[in-house]
Amino acid sequence: MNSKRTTPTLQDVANATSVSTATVSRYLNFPDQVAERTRKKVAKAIRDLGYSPNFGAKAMAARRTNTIGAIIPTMENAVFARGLQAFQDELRLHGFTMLVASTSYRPDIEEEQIRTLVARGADALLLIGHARNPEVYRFLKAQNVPTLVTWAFDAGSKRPSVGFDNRAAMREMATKVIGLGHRRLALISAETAMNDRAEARRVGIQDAMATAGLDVKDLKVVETTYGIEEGAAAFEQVMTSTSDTTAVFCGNDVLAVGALHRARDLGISVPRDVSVVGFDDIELAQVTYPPLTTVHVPHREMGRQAGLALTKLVKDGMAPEATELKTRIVFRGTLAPVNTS
Amino acid sequence: MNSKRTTPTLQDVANATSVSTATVSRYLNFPDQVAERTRKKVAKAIRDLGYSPNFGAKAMAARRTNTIGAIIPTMENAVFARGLQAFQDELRLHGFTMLVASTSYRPDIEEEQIRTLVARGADALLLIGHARNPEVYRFLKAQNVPTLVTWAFDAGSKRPSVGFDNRAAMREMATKVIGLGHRRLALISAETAMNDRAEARRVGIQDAMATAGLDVKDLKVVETTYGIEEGAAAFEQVMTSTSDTTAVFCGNDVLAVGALHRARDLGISVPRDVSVVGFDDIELAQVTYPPLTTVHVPHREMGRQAGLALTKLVKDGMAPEATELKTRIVFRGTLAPVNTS
DNA sequence: TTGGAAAATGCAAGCCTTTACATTTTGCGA
DNA sequence: TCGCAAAATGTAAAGGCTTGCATTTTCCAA
Repeated sequence: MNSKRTTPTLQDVANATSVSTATVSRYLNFPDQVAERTRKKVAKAIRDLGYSPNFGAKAMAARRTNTIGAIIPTMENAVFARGLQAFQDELRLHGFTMLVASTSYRPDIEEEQIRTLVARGADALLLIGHARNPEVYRFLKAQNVPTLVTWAFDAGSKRPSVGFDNRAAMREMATKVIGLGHRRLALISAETAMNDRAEARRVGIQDAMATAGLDVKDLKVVETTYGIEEGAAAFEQVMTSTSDTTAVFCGNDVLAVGALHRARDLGISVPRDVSVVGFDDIELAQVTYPPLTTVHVPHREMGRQAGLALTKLVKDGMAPEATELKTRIVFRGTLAPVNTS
Repeated sequence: MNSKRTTPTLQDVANATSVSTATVSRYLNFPDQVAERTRKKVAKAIRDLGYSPNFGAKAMAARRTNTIGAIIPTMENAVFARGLQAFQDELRLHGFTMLVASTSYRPDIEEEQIRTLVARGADALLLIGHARNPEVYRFLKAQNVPTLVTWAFDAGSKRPSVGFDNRAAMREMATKVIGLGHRRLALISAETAMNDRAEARRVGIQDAMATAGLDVKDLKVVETTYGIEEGAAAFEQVMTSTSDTTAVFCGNDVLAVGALHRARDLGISVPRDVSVVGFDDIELAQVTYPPLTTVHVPHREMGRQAGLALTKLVKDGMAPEATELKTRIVFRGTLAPVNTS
């Protein structure tokens, strides 16, 4: 009969049922507002026609997509993969879907991705860290897309965030390290350009140094991109350019693993000759030899809470309160008192 | 001035520019059809207003979302994270965005997620492995959503896929291992329920055993869920329940890392007392001690090619041809000839 | 100059749902 | 049986973009 085979619409269902589109729509969204008899008829028609609501039309009419975007540096970094997974699980629980984009730590790509996800109908956005071109925040505001910052917590910021205090966490670690007698310190840092977390971690160490009466300038800092091999190279650079370093902080566990590996190759014993500490506490940290002393960050919990906060925000328009998560130091085998022999 | 703060629309941009909405739309979608002068004006207005196209309206008018869904077991598994990242990067190059869902290796959740992503307007879907309820494939067909299977390659299947031959890869590894004199073999396998890859890898070992005249039944198999700790426990189980095992295959590198770790704790020397081999070749494999001998899988390349195939499919309706990627064995330190002493 | 093709722009009809508001039907106490 | 509130359903107006077709502008050869 109908020669042009086109996918059935609400209208088709309505016609087939001798009912209005409004009723079919209500059947779909608020079934209990529809009489039993009608419900049956509509259900049948939908089944017979193989009807499925058109997403675009639905999104347009409802002004909502039930989709939340997440923009992270890269999924290859286990900490983000972990957080994102937990985030996604939480969203699913509340009927939301996750749109993902990654930036490779590049601000320009991040900006592009923010615009892309907004254009793709994200009802809200998850972002990592606060540092960002103000224009981006203006855009987000103009678009009326609520945003949650995570992986960082800044009591001073007005933007809602779920995260932890990178600076304080590293300060605590540094205090321990210094307490063990270490005076000649080095840091293998992730790149700090547009990465407020890496920056904060460095400052945390310097806080502790200052408190201990050390000269902040004496912290030997090497910046490097993310990766095991990069960490290894940076470690070698630190050890060859300074002769008296006794403790090496690493901006994250992956760098630390690289450092540990290179130390072995170089015949440097950890922790006897030099102590090494990481940050994040990914699985990896438990299976290095010796196991890595590091700062434990509750990545999953962070992702979960971010998911919860964002769904609440979208559903009830409830602005989430800033949530600070606690980190803690996990002592394993790579940190020891300075070797005075 | 304008008291009702509402997000700007195409119309607003058109008004601000004294141009028609059609022109603005063309500026957005086919910039070279718009005169230079006009382009400048429109660009400015868009920036000033913070305009971003409304997704629902766009999807509805264009009958396309430019969104592609990916459904994987979990992002916490580095191999998927890696592949997904490459997939995403490729999609971005072609103007597509990625929708992600994960299944925790559960078929029921996978089915739910497939329906969710289709309902969310995914133009196409990326799926892992072939094994799947036939009804799902029927649904996908009815909804007219093209699908690409990856992480597995099966010449016999009609479904387009970009992947590698799990069975042949493991067979090759097993052949090497047996060639080194190993006769008492064990496998720590990922769970095989609904996981055709894990299954194929086991069969690959048994192929090699059969060829070498070994009894396929003699392969000691322990199935376990994913995780370092799980791999460790499985290894212990293998070593305590059999006394003569000289080579332990692991379904993936993470399990192998666990095994290696437990071996150390148990005072078992690898590879002197027992050889251990993995599968995947994730970063981790290079920094264990000894470094892990494993099957290298080109995860990134796979993700990239999958992205390419899928964008082509959606853009030009070109059904992708099945693509087989090559794996190769990476010899490092955990495989040695059987110890005959 | 001028005519005409090509380039640029405009017009307006969809695309498919949701939802405020209006209308009809139902159910039940009096 | 009537009247009325509640329940069910209908009407029709958005909602913002794309695109086929129509119109205007630009450009260039003659």
